Amino acid sequence: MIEFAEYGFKLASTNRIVQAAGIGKGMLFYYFKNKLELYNFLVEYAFACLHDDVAQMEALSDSDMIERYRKLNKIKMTGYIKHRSVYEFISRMYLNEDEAALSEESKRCFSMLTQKHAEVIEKIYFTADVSLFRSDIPSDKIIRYVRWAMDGYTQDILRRVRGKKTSEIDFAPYVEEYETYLSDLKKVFYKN
Amino acid sequence: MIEFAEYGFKLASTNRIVQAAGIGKGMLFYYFKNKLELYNFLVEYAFACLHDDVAQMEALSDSDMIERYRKLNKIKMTGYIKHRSVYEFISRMYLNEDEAALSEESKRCFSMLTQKHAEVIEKIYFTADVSLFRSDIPSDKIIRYVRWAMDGYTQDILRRVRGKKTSEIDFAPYVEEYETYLSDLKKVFYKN
DNA sequence: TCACTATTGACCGGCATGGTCGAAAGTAGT
DNA sequence: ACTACTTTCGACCATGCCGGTCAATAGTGA
Repeated sequence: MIEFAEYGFKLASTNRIVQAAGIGKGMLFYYFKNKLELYNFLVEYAFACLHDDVAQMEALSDSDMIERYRKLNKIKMTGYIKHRSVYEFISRMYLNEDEAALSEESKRCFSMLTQKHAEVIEKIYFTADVSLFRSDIPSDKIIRYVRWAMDGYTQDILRRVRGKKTSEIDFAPYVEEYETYLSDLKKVFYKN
Repeated sequence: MIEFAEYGFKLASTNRIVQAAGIGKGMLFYYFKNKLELYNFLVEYAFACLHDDVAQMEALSDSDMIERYRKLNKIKMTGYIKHRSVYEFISRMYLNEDEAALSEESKRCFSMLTQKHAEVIEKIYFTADVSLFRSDIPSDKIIRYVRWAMDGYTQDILRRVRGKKTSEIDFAPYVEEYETYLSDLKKVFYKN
């Protein structure tokens, strides 16, 4: 997944894969008919990995948008840390959708995830309790400001932990910091 | 530059380059000794292209941070539209710094731009008139919120115009929309 | 000992690569 | 028209990596 995430299907090298995996070339083609079959296997495996995370996201039900966003981002971040390569592998799929001939099953997984993600995001907007928002700014813009702040913070964090090993990352301070941002956002965008 | 921006130095193909340029292969190696020399030429050319933009950025002097940010982003965006491939070419350099043996001159250009960009950003923070900010939120956090909003908006715009030809983009509505975001930010993060 | 599985890495044909070069076309002065 | 020179082309080359094969061997358990 690391190789495919970095190079995409076409430019990924099976030689590098077996080298990084520390196995002989033969093994790869003993267990997988060819490069594409390996890729399809990984796609399905990757989506299976995310199953639990997605289920958690779907279960979110707070009407307070910021509260819901906070939980969503928490799931995303811990998920990213837990299966970093899986996340990056799938992100890559969204960039070059058609560079590999995906199996039907893979396509199914892919479109299902896309749809679910859209649903989660949509639910956040549509079920947001806009009566909590200050009334002198359109609610859709407030939603956007919050999203930008959340995304920006997430990006900042990921930038800071890039290169570090998952095990040596201490998340406590980030979570704490995160809370202060959320309370700020409530302060400026909610009533009172 | 388009080819190098997309593939990086090593994976860029001189065959694709001459094909896209509509010239014979011989011409490329008639005017450039080899691939690397072409690359170094492009690096220096690219930085020369940005010279004016950078000068404009350095000239910004508003003490009102949002005002300054607005102008900075305006320069960035129009610059991106004017020399899209140049921007993407240079962005790529920051990703894979060492994949090509840059000439001394190229290295000099590269580090100078990096430094200047850092200076511009730093100046925004250090010379910001924090007395304009509301006092119940630390000023460094306000700066961050504004930055996230600005970056988020810029990203949204770029996502919307991706794929479009430069000539067929109408910027007026974006600029107008931009202004409303800025006034919102002032409303929520400035005093009163 | 045997039947079977797991594993290896040298090796294959094929393809794209960066780079070459002889030929031809273009240009300008006489 | 002839000449000297520059510009342009694309077929061609050696090389290296590609995905994939396979004969050989090591491991395993009855």
